[in-house]
Amino acid sequence: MNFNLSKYMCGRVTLTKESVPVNHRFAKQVNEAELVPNYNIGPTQKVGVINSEEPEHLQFLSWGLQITVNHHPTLLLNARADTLLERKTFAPLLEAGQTCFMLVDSYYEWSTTSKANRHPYRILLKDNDLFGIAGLYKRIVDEQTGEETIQFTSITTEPNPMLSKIHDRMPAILPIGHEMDWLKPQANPKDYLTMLQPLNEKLLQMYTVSNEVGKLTNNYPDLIKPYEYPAQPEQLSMF
DNA sequence: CCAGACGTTGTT
DNA sequence: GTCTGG
DNA sequence: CCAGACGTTGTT
DNA sequence: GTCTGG
Repeated sequence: MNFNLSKYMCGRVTLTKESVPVNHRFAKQVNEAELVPNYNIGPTQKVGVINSEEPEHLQFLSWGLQITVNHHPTLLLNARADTLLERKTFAPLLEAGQTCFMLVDSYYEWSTTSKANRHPYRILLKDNDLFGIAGLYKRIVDEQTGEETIQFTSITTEPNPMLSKIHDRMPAILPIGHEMDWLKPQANPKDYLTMLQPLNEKLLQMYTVSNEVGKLTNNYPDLIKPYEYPAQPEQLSMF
């Protein structure tokens, strides 16, 4: 079996808020973290994460868990929810309660259902609120310096009907309002998996955005604006 | 995830 | 086409 | 015991 | 680090 390691879903997110109301469930974490609105966060970049060790703090961690595959260092951005307990890399983390979630207010997805109309979409809650994407984290100690860092990967699951129109996976968005349950120790590792269901599409909205978002160095408010693409005729495979 | 590169040796 | 870097 | 692996998505 | 295969 050949694996292509360079392709992932759920590889871009945003955290555009500077603050939230004081009675918001994430008020403590967000309002103490001195947020800088970010419209284009990608792999290896710092993303706001809350983990089971310090659920009261929003930390900014580099996105990706590094492992070695075929002698090559490989960055894992995503872990599949359905095989978490079968994977040597992920099962020990789940069993040890090394759970976390990315705190974001949208993610980008490039539609793959049509070659002619391959555009980036922005997906967010209908009420534009913050949400959590489930993940697993790992402490890494540098042998030389003794320096300790935290790496993490986000979790993907089956798409709901709305998102299945553009992609065959979606991020494991934690149940709205119950995000902290993901950080609590579970009696059985399997109990974690029940929290990794596709989020109901009724809570979500999506729209196409400019392909300027593809370039990771672009980062400005216009990236999250709706952008209409002229309809392209599908390529016919015959004639 | 997309964008962008895609090569080696020796010398500074 | 396929890998690397961000 | 040691050696070697350890992973996901998209496209066809 | 930890598991699997030999």
